[in-house]
Order: sequence, then structure tokens, then C-alpha cells
Amino acid sequence: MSNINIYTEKLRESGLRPTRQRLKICEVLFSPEKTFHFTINDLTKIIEDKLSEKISLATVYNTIHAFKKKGYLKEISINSDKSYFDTNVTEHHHFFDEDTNELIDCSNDDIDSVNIKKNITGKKIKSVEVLIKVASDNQNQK
Amino acid sequence: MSNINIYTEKLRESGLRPTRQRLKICEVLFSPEKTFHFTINDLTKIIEDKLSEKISLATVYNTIHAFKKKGYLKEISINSDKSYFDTNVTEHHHFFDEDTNELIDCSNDDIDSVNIKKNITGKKIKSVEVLIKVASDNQNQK
DNA sequence: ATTTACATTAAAACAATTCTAAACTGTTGA
DNA sequence: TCAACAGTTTAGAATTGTTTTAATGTAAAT
Repeated sequence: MSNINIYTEKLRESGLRPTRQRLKICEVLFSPEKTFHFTINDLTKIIEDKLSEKISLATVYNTIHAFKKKGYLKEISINSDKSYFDTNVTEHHHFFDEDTNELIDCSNDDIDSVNIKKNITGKKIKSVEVLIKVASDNQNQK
Repeated sequence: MSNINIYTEKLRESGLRPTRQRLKICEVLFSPEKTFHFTINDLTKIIEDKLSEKISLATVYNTIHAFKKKGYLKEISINSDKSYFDTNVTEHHHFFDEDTNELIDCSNDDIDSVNIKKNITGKKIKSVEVLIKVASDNQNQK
């Protein structure tokens, strides 16, 4: 599987050595066709279940943070007890389903691009995130 | 001070009895001219410092959550270790300064209104939040 | 092969938030 | 007015996500 080389390169680019544990993380994150959202807990479970490999939490956190810093992952701004990450690093926005606590990608068909007219003096815009919270019609406002 | 009556009403509307502790919280939240952003920790500090009154954390949390549920406060979607609240409950967006960890209101002059073209079937849009992360020019991407 | 700097790990530390259970207090209705 | 009830306050314990620690292990350069 030549993906290994790609993963090794991604890790090196992120300033990390390609260890067995980190290659497993890469496999879970970057081999699926479709991008997806996950929490650290999700990711750890997937690795343990699908790959029957145990990886310590500290390793998962440090690898994910390095990937985020490098731009191979995005963290979604959502106020929750957990952190949510996205393997889709292209510019896009999200729906957040309050009934299921699920993030759903928002395509260009769903929303017009956001136009920022003025910025804070002396600052550079790092990101623009739109979060659309939705819930069932017959649901109390959270 | 007839504000007491307003606060009492707000509390009743939120399904809470108007106790001494809760009226103090109301005073801090709703008496200032200008709206502001705060964390639970900020709020607790303000109460202890300015009003020399000690209020237990549990009381602060339960009151803030009731106000949020009732719509007297908004929680800002920002992924941080703490939760941020806003006493400005009108529709508006935010800049988040990554250098100082500060939220700044975004006025209508700063951003065009966001137009959502499609929604998730069977769901109702509860809120639309735009978060613009900014940092100094000469800063590493977080 | 040896060395060295970086990694992994389990467990401890930490911080925000929620829960608990006992003491307390608005409120209601006699 | 006052007893009784239901909701409230409180300190501290519990919980949860995340970070740190320090000992052991390993990739890679020499």
C-alpha cells in the first residue's frame, strides 16, 4: 500500500516521525473516500475497534494537534464539552443538529458566501465559520 | 431601585424564584448600559469583587442556564475550554481575537447578512452564527 | 551498532462543569 | 400569620475532556 508513503510525508511535514501508531491514525483519517467529522473519543474508538490496536490518548491528542496546526485537519467552532474535528479542510460551513449532536457539511448550494466588509484594525482574518443550528420543528429551543 | 422589579420579572419568566443571589446576578448582567461577553468565571469574579458577595458556582450555573434557555442570554459558539455568553441577544456575529482570547461584536457595518438557501429537511433553523477568527499579522496560525 | 532526540504510555494532574445531600428560604394556603 | 412544601443555596465531591509527567521505548543519524 503506497498510502504509507503519503502518510509518512504528511507526518514529516507536520514535524512528526512516522511511527506505527501515527500511521494507524493517518489510515483512519485519510484513507476514507469521504471526509468526516470526529471527536478525539470517536477516533480512539475507531482505532481500537477497526484496527484492534490500542493507542494512548496522549499520542492521539498530540498527533491531531500537529495535523491541525499544519492544516491537515480543521477544528470546528462549536460550543460543546468536546472538540470536533473535520478531515475536510476546504472552506465550508456547517449545520449542527441539536437533536443528534451531529455536524453536517454545508455545501455552496446551501449558503451564499459570507462577505466581511470591515475587519479589526491591525488584525488578519484567519478563518470565517458559519454554524447553523437546527432542530426538529416540534422541539423546545435548547 | 425599581430595577429589582424588572429582575424579579425576568427571573419569574425564567421559572426561577427571585432570591438575593439571583438578583445580584441580574444586577451584574442587566444593569450595565452596554452589553458584554463573559464566562462563568468572569461573572463569579465580578460578583465577588464589585458586590462583595459570595455566590456558589452551582447557583451561577443554574441561573445562567435558565436565562439562556429563556433567551435572556446567548451562548456563543466558540471552541474553547470555557463557555462564552453574551448579554446582547439580538442577531449579530463575532470576531474572536486569537491573541487575546477576546470576543468582539460584529456590527452590520462589518458584515453582510448571511443568506441560507437550503436547509436540512424536517429541521428548523434555530440560529445562525458567524465567527471570524483574527490574529496579528505577524502571528503563527493557531 | 551506538547514540540521541523524539515518541509512547499509563497514570496523575488539571480545569470546567455537573451532581449531591444537607441546610435554608420564598411562597402558598390554611 | 404561620406551618408546610417545593424550590434554592452551598461546599464539596464527582465527572469529563484535555494536558502533563516521567519512565521506558524507538526512529534515524552517525
